[in-house]
Amino acid sequence: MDKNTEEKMFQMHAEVCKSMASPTRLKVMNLLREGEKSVEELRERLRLPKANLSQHLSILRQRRIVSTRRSGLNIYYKVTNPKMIKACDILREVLLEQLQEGQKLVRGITKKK
Amino acid sequence: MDKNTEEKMFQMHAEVCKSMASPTRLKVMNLLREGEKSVEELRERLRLPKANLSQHLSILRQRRIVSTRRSGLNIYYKVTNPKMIKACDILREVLLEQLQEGQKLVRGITKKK
DNA sequence: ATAATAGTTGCGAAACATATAAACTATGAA
DNA sequence: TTCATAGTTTATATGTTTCGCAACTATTAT
Repeated sequence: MDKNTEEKMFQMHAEVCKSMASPTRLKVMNLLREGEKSVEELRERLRLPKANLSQHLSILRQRRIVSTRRSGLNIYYKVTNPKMIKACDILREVLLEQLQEGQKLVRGITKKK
Repeated sequence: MDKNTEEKMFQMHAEVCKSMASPTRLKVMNLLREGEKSVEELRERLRLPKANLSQHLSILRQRRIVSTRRSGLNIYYKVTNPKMIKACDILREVLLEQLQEGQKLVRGITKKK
């Protein structure tokens, strides 16, 4: 891979990370893991103003993290590439380990009392 | 996992993504993939002002994405958990696929001329 | 103690992201 | 055509991130 493409990859990678750098957008992706959902369904589950949700969805769309399909009045969203979910899962594993490390520390301290 | 922990996980996850949402920080992680490196080594490779590099490193440290060890004058950085690298690799795979899709489209168009 | 090297931290300005509200578009039904 | 529903877009106020610069700390050598 040439140096220019490398540079572009780092930029794109950062953009993707930016798109996932919001609890709301991660929740959206987590809901879409079960399968495609309309904006209305997402709005009900997340209890967000639809304008705000729409903006978050727009950010995910821009990076092709999600894709859409219209059917009548509804627009259905799905995760474009299941590998995205896989990447999220790995990060969550790391975070769980960290949380458990934290718990261990807490237990260690309380035992000492 | 209880609802409160779930919520915290999404927040932590978003924070981690935020920490990786910068080409510079991704380049740092990519260099550390080869093994631990001093700030000076990173500065040479990335050609950044050291204050700025230090700020980026501080962000990666805060989320425990990297950890440090001092030896004399130097502070050596490494990726804390190799799973972080794995997660990056998966995202890069997705991006490469997307780039190749793009190439295909370009080839399709040029052929038509 | 002083100086040199390696890193970090605090500050301010510019660029960027976010939520809210209001206006807009697209589809389908009466 | 008019209305209702589903969704997007735009404008704006507020908060965050980023960078460069200067000041600071930590370690080692003289």
